[in-house]
This record gives sequence, C-alpha cells and structure tokens, in this order.
Amino acid sequence: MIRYAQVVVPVPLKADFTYSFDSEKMEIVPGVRVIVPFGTRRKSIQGYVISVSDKKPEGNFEIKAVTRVIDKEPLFDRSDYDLALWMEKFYFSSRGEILDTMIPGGKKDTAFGALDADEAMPRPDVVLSDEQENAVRTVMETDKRMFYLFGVTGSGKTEVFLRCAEQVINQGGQVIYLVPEITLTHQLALQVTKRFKNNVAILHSGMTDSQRIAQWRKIKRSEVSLVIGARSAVFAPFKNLKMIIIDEEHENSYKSGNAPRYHARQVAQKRILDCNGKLLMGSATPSLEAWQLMKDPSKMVRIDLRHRVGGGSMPKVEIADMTKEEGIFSSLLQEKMLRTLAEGRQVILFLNRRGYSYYFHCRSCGYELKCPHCDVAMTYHKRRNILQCHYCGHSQKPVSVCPECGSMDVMYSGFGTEQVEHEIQRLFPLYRVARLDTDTVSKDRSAIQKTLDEFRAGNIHILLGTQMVAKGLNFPNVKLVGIIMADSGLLIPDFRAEERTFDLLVQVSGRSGRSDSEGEVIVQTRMKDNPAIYFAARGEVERFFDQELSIRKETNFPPFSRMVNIVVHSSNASAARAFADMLAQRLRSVVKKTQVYGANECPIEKIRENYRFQILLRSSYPVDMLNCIAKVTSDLKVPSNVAFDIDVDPVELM
DNA sequence: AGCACGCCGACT
DNA sequence: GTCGGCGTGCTC
Repeated sequence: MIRYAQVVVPVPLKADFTYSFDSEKMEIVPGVRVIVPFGTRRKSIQGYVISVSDKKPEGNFEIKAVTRVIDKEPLFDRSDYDLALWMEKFYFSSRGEILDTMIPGGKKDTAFGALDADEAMPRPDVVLSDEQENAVRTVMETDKRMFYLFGVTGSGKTEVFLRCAEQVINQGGQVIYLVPEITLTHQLALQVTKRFKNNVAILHSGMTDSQRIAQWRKIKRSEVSLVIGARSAVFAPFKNLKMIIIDEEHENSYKSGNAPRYHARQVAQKRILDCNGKLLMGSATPSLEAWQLMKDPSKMVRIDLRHRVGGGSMPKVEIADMTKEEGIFSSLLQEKMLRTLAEGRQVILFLNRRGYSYYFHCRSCGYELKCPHCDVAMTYHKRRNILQCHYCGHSQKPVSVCPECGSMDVMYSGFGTEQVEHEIQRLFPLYRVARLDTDTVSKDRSAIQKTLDEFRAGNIHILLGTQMVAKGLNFPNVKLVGIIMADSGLLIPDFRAEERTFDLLVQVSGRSGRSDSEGEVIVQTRMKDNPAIYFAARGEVERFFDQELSIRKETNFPPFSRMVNIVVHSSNASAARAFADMLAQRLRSVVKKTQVYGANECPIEKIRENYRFQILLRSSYPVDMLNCIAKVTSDLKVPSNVAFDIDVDPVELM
C-alpha cells in the first residue's frame, strides 16, 4: 500500500515535505531517518520523518518517493520532537536543522577533542573535604531546581559533580554531564569510566557518526545512566532524566555559533523543568546571568567552595605596566621567568592571538592590508611565509611594498604566539619552549596530548599558547603564569568584553601553583586600571561581578534585559542594507517595550564576500520582543540574494 | 541553504 | 556571434 511520510530536512525552511513509500517494501514510522530526493536535480538528502499518513496530501506538487530508510527503529520520539518544536519557536530555526543538530550523524561538530587511550591516570579514592561534603548534601537534600557551585579553580568541583551524579543514579535517575569541548579530556573520561563502568556514555567529537548513533541508542534504551559530552549532549534522550550538570557554566562554547543558535544552558533549563529534575552548574567565574540568579536563593541556590583541595593557595598576581615597557616581555616577566626556570620549575605563557604579526600597514599612504574576501586584517605567519585571514582561511604571499602606492616605507606590527615563540627562543636559549595553538596542533588531534605529556614529563620548560592553555590544565610543577597581553579582549566593541577578559584572566591564573603556595602570575597590560584587570589581579572575583552587575543594571544590558541580534547578509551590499533597513523599520513599527538599534554595519562588515548588517533589539519584556520578531519575519518576502540570521541572546556581536 | 533557469555585458 | 555574470524562484 502506498503511504505518505512527512519529512523535515536540514535546510532553513519551516515547511515539511511529503514523500510516498510502499508500506509493503519499506517500514517507515515517525522518528526514523530517510534518504529522499530534494530540490532540483533530485539531489539526495537526509531527512527526519515526523509523521506518516495514508491519504495523499492536497496541493499542486509532485510527490517524490522515499529513496531509502536508514533506521530500523525510531531515533527520536514525541518528547524529543516536542523539544525540537520548543527550540523552533525559541530560536527561530527550522525543525530540520534542529533535529539535525540534536541527533548525531547530522551536522558535524567542528571542535576537536584530545581523547587517546594511552596514558593511565590512577586516582586514589578521594575523601571529600567538609566543603565538598556539604555541597553534595545541599544539592541532594534541598528541594530546589537550580544549584550553583561557585568555587575557586582547583576546589574540587568535579568530585562534587560526580558524587551528585552517583546519588541521582542510585536513586534510579539519569544524568547528563556537560563540559566545554576543550575540557573533555582523556583524564576526565578515564575518571568517569572508572567510576561508572559501563553505565556511562561518552560523546566526543573524535567519534564517527555510527559510533555516536550507537551511543544515542544506548541512551534511548536506558542502557546507561550517565552521559558526558559537550554542548549537544544536552539532547541525550533519557526517559528518566533527573539531573543536568553544567561544568564551567560561563563558557561561551555552550552557545551554538550557527543555525540553531541554541544555548545548552537554556535547553537544560527547559528539559529540567519538564522532567522535574535538578540543574547543577558550577564555575570559578559564573556568567552574569547566573550571578544575578544566585542573588535570589529561591531561584538558584549558591554553594561556595572556598578552598583548593590540594591545599595550595591562590597564586600571587603582579601587574606589569606595558605603557612603561618596550617589546613583548616586561623586565618583570623576564626576571620571574629566569628565576622560575633556574629553580627547575615550569612556566605557562598565554596570548590569545596566533600568528607572527598582525597589521601590514603603509606609512606613506596609510593603507592597511585586509583579506580580499573579508573586512579583516591579514595575519603574517612566518614559518609558512604567508599572509592568512583567520576568518575565511584565504592566504597569499607576503608583500614588502605597499600594494596601493608602491612605497617601501611599510611595516608589520602587532604580535601573535608565533612571534612570542621566536622571542622566547632568543631570550631563553637554554630552555625548551612548545607552542600550543591551532597552527601547531590542527593537523592531528594527538599533537595536543603529546605536547602536554612532554610538558608534564618536564622535557618542555615553557608552554606557550592561546585559549588551549587557559582551561583545565593541572601541572603541579608550574609556578609561573605569564599573561602576555591581558587587554587584547578589551578592545572589541562588545558589552561582554570585560566579563570575558576577567573570566580568562582568572582561569589562566588558576594554572599556577596547583600543588603549593608559591604560584605566581604576571599580568602584562596597558590598561592596569580597567576593572576586569584590576579585580582579576587582586583575586576579587565577587567584587568584580557585583560591580559589573550594577553597570549592567544602570545601562540596561543583560541580564537586566534580553537581546536579539539579527544579521542580514548578502554578497550584494546595497541589497543587504536595503533589506536590513526595511526589516528594522517594520520591527520598530510593531514592538512596544523594545528598543531597536540599526540597521548598522556589523563590526566585521564583510566575511567571505558577504556584506553584513545588524539589527540589535533589546527589551526587558522579551515575550513582546520575541513575538514581534516572529510576527514580522513570518510574513516577509525576503529577496533571494539576501539572507538573515536571528541570534537570540547573542554572546558575541561581531 | 543550494541549485538551476534565464536574461544582459565583453570577449576567445 | 558565445561564455558567464548574478537576480529570481523553488525545493514534496
């Protein structure tokens, strides 16, 4: 018998599409994936069956046949689909794209993990500190929905998380444990596997699609009770979910950077509300959203962990004022490095920029070399001897005369990790340095682990890197951390710049002095009075967050308002501008208690040959704002050479 | 988002 | 005379 399947596909279209199939030959039920012809030239695409019916749909269109069924059993059920529907409304995305993100085997995760089964990491059975003990008890025995473990780096949050998970599982519940992608290390996986044996599913990006699907099915059949993974693990299809744990809650990687632009924390809140479970988050540097919620214990219970479990105390931080220094290294940092290295201790240096130098600039005509496809300066990479764009990857030969006026009075300025590495080799020729950034490790995943192993073994004395060295690393022999340029993140036009800079400084500083009380941090800056730097250097975490919170309140920025960033883009600049202006005007005419800014050029006006304009909306009445956006965008004729992207609660505005 | 169709410019 | 630009419309 010929039947009909309603299918959604991973394209930005809200409609579903009906395909026919012969029920004698194919077994198709809601929740399975199918391969269907889609679009012109009957290209094949993977789709998700949301319903099946016997009668032919009305309408004047050709009904094509399902090419092939992928699954014997459904991969998602009604409750998974309901979550997709919620996301469709909340994030203005299509069901096809959402299911493609929720269910493994669709969109590929871009991040990379470092999970290779070599190093063994035996752990003695730890005894909880009083603080930790109390934390576990509070979470388990308090009848509240949300809990926050606010604890300094090294205070043993992981152990508290694992104990809570254990208890929930012992009571028959199921637990999702989210970690930022870079923190999903081999060590954590080992700890967890050792503890939970085969009761745990680990979802990491190094796995193949079929491995991931296998894990998903195990979760669905309740063959495991604990899932650990990055952002998308929040979709783990547990039937008796009772707890979601979010480690390093402030991390931006919990927010998806593309099509459905969901935030794992928001999805977690939604799921936890539906299943009547508990949400347990933690960080040494909470997001301001969380910090505000903690002010009201009826909304979120704050639990403090004030002490490092190893007994080590927080490192001593000193500021090097770079307005009074020449070159990359201040005399203070150089001196500290020499002393530390002479003692046989190790150094971590942090700089959030890769490459050799940043701006190519002509002193005769003022020309600045930008990527031909993006509104972004090209970065010079010395080893490969190329200029590269960090947005689109375009590369070209370095130039030595101004391409504009032919002048030879030109210079490359601004430095990245590659140049710092050279400088270290020059200044400290007796010591070995290793650089850890996407340039040195992107080729193979095991390279990170290899470098870290060498560093742990003491064969490397100085570890230099970007974000990668900022989080989670725990090397007892590291005594000194140097932050080469603490202000780099403060120069971007974003109301979260200070919050992010502060988080980063605190996290990086936490790499120092893990085993004793001798840890030191040198913060190099040209903005020593900036609150983010000032408070981070003094270790005054609460004072920073309180001050930042009051600034946000005065200026009516999140968490005191909600924002939506609509980015209109097109390869045709005037088409993009015209549409963006029109959209902004329509929004303005319907919103009530919402401010509409723009349309203006995005801070990065062009990426990959696409001209970009943004409309920023801000409101203390988000329901009105979101409804208005839904209304305006639903009956809108979009020129086909422009597209727009709605980002609810954006974490970056570039 | 892709992709094909289709109608105007500058060129082997 | 063609090749190919990108504006327009569609995807069961």
